[in-house]
Amino acid sequence: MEFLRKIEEKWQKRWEKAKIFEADPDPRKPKYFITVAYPYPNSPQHIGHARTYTLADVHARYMRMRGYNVLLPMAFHYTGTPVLAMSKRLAENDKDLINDFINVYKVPKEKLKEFTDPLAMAKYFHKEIKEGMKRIGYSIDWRREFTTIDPNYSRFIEWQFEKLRQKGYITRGSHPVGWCPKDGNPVGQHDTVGDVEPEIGEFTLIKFKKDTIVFPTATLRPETVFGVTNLWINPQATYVRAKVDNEEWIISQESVEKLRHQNRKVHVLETFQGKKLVGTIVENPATKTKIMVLPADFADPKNATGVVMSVPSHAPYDYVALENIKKEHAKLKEYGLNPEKIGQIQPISLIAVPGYSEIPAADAVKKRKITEQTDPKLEDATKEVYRHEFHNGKMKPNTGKYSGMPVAQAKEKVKQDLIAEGKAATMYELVNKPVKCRCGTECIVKIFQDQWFIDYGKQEWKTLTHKCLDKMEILPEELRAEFEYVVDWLHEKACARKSGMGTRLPWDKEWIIESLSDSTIYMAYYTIARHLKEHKIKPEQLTDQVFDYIFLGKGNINEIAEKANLNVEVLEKMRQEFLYFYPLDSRHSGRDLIHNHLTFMIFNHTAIFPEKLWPRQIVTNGSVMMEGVKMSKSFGNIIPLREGLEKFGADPIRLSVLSTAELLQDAEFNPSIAKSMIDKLEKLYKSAIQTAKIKTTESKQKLAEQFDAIDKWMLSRLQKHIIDATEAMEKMSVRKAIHSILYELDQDTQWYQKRIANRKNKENVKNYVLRRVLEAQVLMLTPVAPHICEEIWKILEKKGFISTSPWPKPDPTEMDIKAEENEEFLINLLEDTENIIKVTKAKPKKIFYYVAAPWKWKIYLKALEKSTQGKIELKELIQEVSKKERTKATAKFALKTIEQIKTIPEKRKQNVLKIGAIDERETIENAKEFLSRRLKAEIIVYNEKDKEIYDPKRKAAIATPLRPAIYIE
RNA sequence: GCGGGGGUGUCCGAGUCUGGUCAAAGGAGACAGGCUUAGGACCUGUUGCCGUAGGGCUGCGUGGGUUCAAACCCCACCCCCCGCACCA
Repeated sequence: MEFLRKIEEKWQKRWEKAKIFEADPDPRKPKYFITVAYPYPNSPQHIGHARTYTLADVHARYMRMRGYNVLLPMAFHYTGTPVLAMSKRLAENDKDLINDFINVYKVPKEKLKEFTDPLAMAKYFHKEIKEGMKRIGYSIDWRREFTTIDPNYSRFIEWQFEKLRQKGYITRGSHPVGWCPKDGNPVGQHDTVGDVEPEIGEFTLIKFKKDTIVFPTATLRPETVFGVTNLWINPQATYVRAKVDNEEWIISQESVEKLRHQNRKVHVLETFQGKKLVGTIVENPATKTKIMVLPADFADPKNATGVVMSVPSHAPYDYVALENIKKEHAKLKEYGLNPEKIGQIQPISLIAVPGYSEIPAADAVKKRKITEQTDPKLEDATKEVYRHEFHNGKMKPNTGKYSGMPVAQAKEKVKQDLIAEGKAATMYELVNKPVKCRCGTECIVKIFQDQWFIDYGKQEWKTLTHKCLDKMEILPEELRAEFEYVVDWLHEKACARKSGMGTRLPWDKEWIIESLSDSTIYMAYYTIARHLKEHKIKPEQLTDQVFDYIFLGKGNINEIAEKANLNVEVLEKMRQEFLYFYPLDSRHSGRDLIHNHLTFMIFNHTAIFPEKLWPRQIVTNGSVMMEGVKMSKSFGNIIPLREGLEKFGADPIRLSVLSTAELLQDAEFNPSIAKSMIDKLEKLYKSAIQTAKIKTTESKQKLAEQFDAIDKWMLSRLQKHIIDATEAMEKMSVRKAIHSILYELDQDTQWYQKRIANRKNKENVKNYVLRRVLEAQVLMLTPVAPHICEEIWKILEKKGFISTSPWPKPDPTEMDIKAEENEEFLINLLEDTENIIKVTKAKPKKIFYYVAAPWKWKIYLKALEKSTQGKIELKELIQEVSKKERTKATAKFALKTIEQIKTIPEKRKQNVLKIGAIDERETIENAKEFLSRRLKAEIIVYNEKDKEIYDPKRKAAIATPLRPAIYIE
């Protein structure tokens, strides 16, 4: 481990000194521009993050070896509120967070004090993350680094938003959000206790009336208004009579504040206990029927208005509550109600749903044996009834004009109609409540006024985005459908908030552009970032016209430069550098960003840039798991990257996060995987030292003359692995590539070593072959494990950095089907022999092989040839054999051959046909030493037609091509 | 619900696009043997069932179908995981 770390540090220093990852425009070379979503510096990076970044780096390194001028830059995303929130929690002495910072993130205690300043925290983690990226060996051009709160970057974002506004993609409106009434802030998942996402549902408030007094019943199923038998209120809870806008409403006390946050004017006139309402008669606005207000414990004053309509036929809660109350005569009397009259209330069925009775709620309740309205199983029953009714239910004749309509449709229609007629209103409520803000306050829903949006719902914009997507390469391709879906589904996205770090909206400075909106086209900024720094360009020099020129080629360069007080050459240089590196060739990120960032990126590029500068490829990958659980801050199972690097080293971590899973899947990381990678690399290193020791001076040609079949086989296999690995890398199937390069190639090499273990006099050939294999292997491993590969490269006395050496190309002249078929033949023969030995439990002294007679080969090859063309005629096959030779066995063999040939895959057939009959006897003779060593017996080979043949059990006759007969004694 | 991914041997996990060499790569675990003072280190072998000759049977979520041939193609169903936003 120690030695791995030394190697890593050594090469990182040398790369830096040689500046090999600094990419400047070079017209002689094709460019390749890769970016990866910049990190958010509110915590150190962990091994989970390392997967995405390592993949991007591997991609960059691979393309560099393929001869491209690769640019891989990096920046830091300071925008947003999480840093603020964390900083605040630290200031409030949040114990959990302090513990995380000290014990998990390893932040020195004295540093912690500074973190009450959010910017100091961001800077600290920025540095931390950057160090980690260097230590893991990413081939980043650091000259282009920036943060999203740099004034110059802000100017760029302002320019972008002006462009969006000019195109009409910015809109304004109202929008419900999760809200903490104490902090006065919107709350997202990371602001809540337990990191729960506040889910907002829209309730319909149906206005039941007593004279002019409104009982706004909150429901998610407005279509059931036709089956209401009574209303429910909670008798213990406090209700109010209040003026709401222009009406008088009866609502729970808790709902008053909520309605105010939803832009209603609420003036409380009277406060009382719920039981006072019991017995009130109200009118159903849809059916005009008169019904009574009844008490129910399950009616939650904290949910919406606290007034509920009762539909016992289709709502299990209502059904059970009604059944309960019917039996409680004493209680009813207490309220002054007539038990007999209440007992007569019957559920009104209004939805027909297959598989259920008139009263589906009763079915679901009885199935679960529920008797009390407080039974938690009611939740499940409600879901069941809802699911079936929503998808399969039809409205019954008693629903008037909705009769016959599917429930899914009627639900929306009834709601719209009631609202239009003034008989209903809406109210937002958290459907997964209670949701608590980190400050401890229960969250509510607020309608945010005059919110700014980017309108991703615009049809013509979607069309452009689809056009771009169609031309892009999506890796893995399986996720294209998901992108298509997201493009269609996106609509207005709130793009600014009132707190946090970032850029202010240029036309409305109260608002700060939020982080998913200021990170959509910044890849373009990388192309000019180094010039901005180098020439110390100030934000005021970066006028909209300057950006128009650089990115869009608009305007007169001299005028613009003069106006902005910029050097014309510098301006032109930026324009040229942008044009050189753009469009973006590949964008990397975790697949969780498909639903926002990645799709936003496509949208915004199509809005701002001309078609030829649209992004070309997106690569996404899954997460990293630790013992089957996603590695994530919220699960508390992270290994900070820098800690991991100390423990396992850079190359083993790079290898670990990329070798266990393909893009789409989640990768598993644990210390034992990392450990096995360390072992693997150490082995490679040791064998490299062995191989490097002996040098061959003979020419390749001279050596080739001495090749045995097995040498040719090894080199042929090498070509195959080069082809496989290259193909895999092209699709960023790094796992597959690693397997081919490291494991499968090693297996073949081991087999080769075994085969020639006792070969004499050809050490030079062996060394040559092994060296060839090693060189190719190390080259192909370089993108993934660059440090150890540089070291081995040096041991092999190669010139220059391996990081900038060319990726190996397969040599078609070394692909040797014959050698591979020969070897395949031997392996099968060995397997067959071993199988016989196993079954017979014999300890053989002698093993006899009888290879098939030439006439069998003739028939066999003819059959193969015919089978690739269509039907095989028995007659034709027999004619292959001269009349003299024909016997009963001829026909029998031909017949069997026809059957057997069917099961050979097409590709194999082609190969065998290409090389014709192989000399099986010679092949076995050549491998005799190996076979006998392996089988611990003497090997004797005959041709079945040999005159002098030892064949006591008459086995020879069953020999077929590629399958000699075997006799063991 | 909508959209996406997936269900393979004791376990993990390839193979599915391009049907046949698939009882199914590679690991892990287990067992046996070797090396060794010892080993959690390394090496060799075995690891669905049956079989004293290279074979047979069962088998890749479930049920059908196509085909000479299905883990792989088609249809239906069941189950698991992820996303559904204003938040990085």
